[in-house]
Amino acid sequence: MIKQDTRTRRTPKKSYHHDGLREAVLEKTLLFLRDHPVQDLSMREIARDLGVSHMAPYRHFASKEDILAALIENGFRQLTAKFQESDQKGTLIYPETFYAHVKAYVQFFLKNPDVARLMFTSGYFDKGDFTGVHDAGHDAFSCLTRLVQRGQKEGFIGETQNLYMVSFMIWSSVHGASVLIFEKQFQEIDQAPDVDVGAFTRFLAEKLLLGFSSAKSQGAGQDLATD
Amino acid sequence: MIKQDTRTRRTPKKSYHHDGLREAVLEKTLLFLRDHPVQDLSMREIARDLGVSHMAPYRHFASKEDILAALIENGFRQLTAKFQESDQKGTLIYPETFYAHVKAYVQFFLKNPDVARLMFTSGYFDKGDFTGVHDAGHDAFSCLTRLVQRGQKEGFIGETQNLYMVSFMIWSSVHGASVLIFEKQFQEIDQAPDVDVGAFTRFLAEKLLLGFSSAKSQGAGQDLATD
DNA sequence: AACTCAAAGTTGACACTGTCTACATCCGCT
DNA sequence: AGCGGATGTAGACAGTGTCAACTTTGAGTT
Repeated sequence: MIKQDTRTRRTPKKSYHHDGLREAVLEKTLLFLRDHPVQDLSMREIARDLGVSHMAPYRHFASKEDILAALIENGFRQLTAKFQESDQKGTLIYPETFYAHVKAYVQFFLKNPDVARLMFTSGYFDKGDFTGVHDAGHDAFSCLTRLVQRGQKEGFIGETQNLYMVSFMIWSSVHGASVLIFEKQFQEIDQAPDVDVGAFTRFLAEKLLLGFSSAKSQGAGQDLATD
Repeated sequence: MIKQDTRTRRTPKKSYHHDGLREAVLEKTLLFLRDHPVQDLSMREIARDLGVSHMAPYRHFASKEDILAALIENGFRQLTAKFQESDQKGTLIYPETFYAHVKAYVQFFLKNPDVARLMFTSGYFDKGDFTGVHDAGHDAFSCLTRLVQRGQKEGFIGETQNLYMVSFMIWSSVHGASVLIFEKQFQEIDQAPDVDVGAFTRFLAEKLLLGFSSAKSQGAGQDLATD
């Protein structure tokens, strides 16, 4: 964490160069998103807050969207790191490593709600530009499929079940829970007895694994979602 | 597009009053959102398309956000209706009624991706204004808890499990899946053999029910998400 | 049939936005 | 020393959401 604040120097010379503007912009943007919706984000306001002309940020980002894309890519990389972290805790085996992954995901959302909202809310990035975002997301998902494969080998997940379906369902469930929790929709039930985020997360992970432990139903039923 | 024909003067009162502007605005907005991200939405452009002055829509909506709120509320009401529909198909019993609900949810997302994205993506509506949106969302969730209660009575869901945790986990999973599917993240695995949206939806519903069928683990473990 | 008056639509203004273009300044390199 | 690319600035432009004051409309009441 290199925390070199150039603006609190002994001589606060209004220097032409900001020297670290790129990170400063990202930081300020994130700060702004803490208590404002993304659609209220203003490049000019960020620049103003940083004591810099309204066009200065454009030396580091092609557009406003590009800034958000950078934040999102960072987010996915952090998430991947968190996954790998819970893998390398060393002695963790199934089912604990599974729980650890789920916990990591939910915690990431709770600790970085603003980035998380961006990551899965965007809709900006369908166009195929922003390949960095796409790749980072793909990497994170790969952690999950590896986790499932390990679970299959260790006998906690039925081997006959489609690897991608299982992975995707886990991703879906944990993701959905995270989204609803940090979108404040969890409050609806939060006041019920014996219910809180921690307990629910554990409940979620256990039930998921339980559902996969038996390979009785194969999920090859008739089309359920087609018209 | 200009209909100045005197013979059609009866109904198409192309004059000062639009007479139905509110619905027209909602419709055009929805149409726009079909192929544009919400942040590109322009009130003035909508008004222009409708051949009306740029302030005319403001006679029917307090603000731009208000229009989106109206669409979202509509969405939740439609979703609730779809739930009730799959309940009143008559002879449906567990587990079919459960599958029907899951199917209804996913289908709703697939058929109304733009509204759905708005519904769960907004972040606008935390402030407590837009109570209409909040209430409509609550109603939809209630359908789910009733479904779970029925499942408990019919022996498909362990009765010792917390009603709200089960409901919330179902909501989370199905919601997460829907989000990821229509955010195009499903394509990642869509090309795997024997995997498509329909098959996956069924798989999801079956595994969920399977996880809940046994009440062995109670989900009262130690806090998994707190620091 | 004339009058009223709120609802519905219009026009013009204002402050603000993102981004284009041309220009100014800085700093590391030869 | 001075060149050149990287970085920051200033001004302009089209476009936005929304406020305020105006005009038109048409259904009811007299």
